[in-house]
Amino acid sequence: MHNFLEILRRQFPISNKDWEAFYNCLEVRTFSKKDIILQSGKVENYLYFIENGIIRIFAERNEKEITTAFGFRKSFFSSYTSFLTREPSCYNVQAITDVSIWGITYNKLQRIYTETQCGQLFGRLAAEELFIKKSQRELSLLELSAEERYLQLLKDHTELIQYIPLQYLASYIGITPQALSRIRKRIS
Amino acid sequence: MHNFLEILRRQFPISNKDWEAFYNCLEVRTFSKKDIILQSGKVENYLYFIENGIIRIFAERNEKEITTAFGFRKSFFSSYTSFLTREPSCYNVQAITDVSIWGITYNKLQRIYTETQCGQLFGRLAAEELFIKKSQRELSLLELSAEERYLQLLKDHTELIQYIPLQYLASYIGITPQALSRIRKRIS
DNA sequence: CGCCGAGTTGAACTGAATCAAGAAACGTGG
DNA sequence: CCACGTTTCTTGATTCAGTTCAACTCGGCG
Repeated sequence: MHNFLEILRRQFPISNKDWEAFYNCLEVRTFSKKDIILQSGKVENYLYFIENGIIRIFAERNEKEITTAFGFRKSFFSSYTSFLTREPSCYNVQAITDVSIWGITYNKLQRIYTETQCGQLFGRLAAEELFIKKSQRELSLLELSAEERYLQLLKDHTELIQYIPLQYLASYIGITPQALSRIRKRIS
Repeated sequence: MHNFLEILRRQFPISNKDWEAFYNCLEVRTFSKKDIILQSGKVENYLYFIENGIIRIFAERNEKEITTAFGFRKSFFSSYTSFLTREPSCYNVQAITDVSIWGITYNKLQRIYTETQCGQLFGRLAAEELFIKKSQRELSLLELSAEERYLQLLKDHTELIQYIPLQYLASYIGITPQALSRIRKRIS
C-alpha cells in the first residue's frame, strides 16, 4: 500500500491535511486463506485495496459457483454494486491466500468525498479501474474462446495463477473444471 | 430528459445556482439512423443521456462486430473507458434509430465537478449505472445460455427489440446471426 | 490406513460455428 | 410506384468445442 499511496501522492497534488484525513480513514484488515470476506446477502460496507494476497468474487447459481473476478496485489476490489447501492450483495468475496488489505467504509468515504479532494480521487480511481476491468472482461467473454481466455489469464498473471485452484479458474473462464483440465493438457 | 432532470431534482437537494450551471453545460445533439456517433480510434469527449431513440456500442474484431451494449431512452451512455482515460476508444457508437441525446463534454464535467454538487451526482449516477450494467451482463454471459439471454433481453425491452436488426442482437448475445434465427424459430 | 476433496481421463451428447444456398426485405434510381 | 440490386434473414448439412456423467488417480489429513 505504501507504494500505491506514494504513487497517488506523486501523481496528484494532495495537501498534507487532506492526506492525513484520508489516511486516517483507512483500516488494515487481514484474512486467512479460504476466509469469507463478504457473504452474499449482506451489504458491502468496504471499498478495499489489496496490499498482499489474492481474493476472488463469486456468485452462486443452481449449486454452481460463478467466479466473476480475482483480485491481486495493488488492485481495488469490493462487491461494488452493493457498496454503491447499499443493497445486499449477490456475490461472495473470499480470500484465496492469506491476504492483507486496506479498506475504507462507505460512510467514511462519503465524508471524505465532501471534506477532501483526494477522497474523490480514491473513489474515482476505484470506479474507473473496476469499470474498465469489467469492460475488458466482457469483450474477452465475447471474442475469445475458452482456451484463449485461459492463455490471456496466464499471460496477464503468470506467477499468480499457480496459487488459484483449477475449479475457480474454470468458473472464471466460464467452463467446467473438466474442460479446463483438458485445455491445460492440450497446451502443455 | 425533462422527466429525468425532474427526477434528479426531486430526489436530491440541488441549489438553483448549481442547477443552472449544470443545465447550461448540457448540449442537445441529434443523429439519424445508422449515423456513427463516435468512431473507434477517437477519444470520447461526451457523456450522454438518451432523450429518445436507440444506440449501440460495438467493437470490431477480425472482420466481425461485437456489440457490447444497447442504449435506450432515459439511460446514460458513452464510450466510457475512453471518456475516463482520455485515450482512443476501441468501440464505435452508432445510432440504430434517429436519436436525440443530451451530452456534457469531459472538460465541462470536470469543471462542474469542482464548481457544483450536482455535477458529482451526475457523474456518480452515470458511473454507477454503467458499472452495474456491465456486472449484470457479465453474469448473464456466464450463467445463461444464448437462448436464455435472448429471452431476458426480450423481457427487459419487449417493445424496443423489434427496432434492432437481428445481427446486432446476435452479436450482443454472443452468437452468430444464424444461431439467433434458429432460436427465434424454436421459441415462436 | 482409509477417507475425502481436487484433478484427470474417457465416451456419449449437445449447442453453436461454419459453409453454403435460397428467400425476404430494403433502398435507390428510373 | 415499380424494378433491380444489395443487404439481411432463413434454412440445411457438417463439424467442433464444451457439457455431462462416470470412473479413476493423486495428495493431504484425521
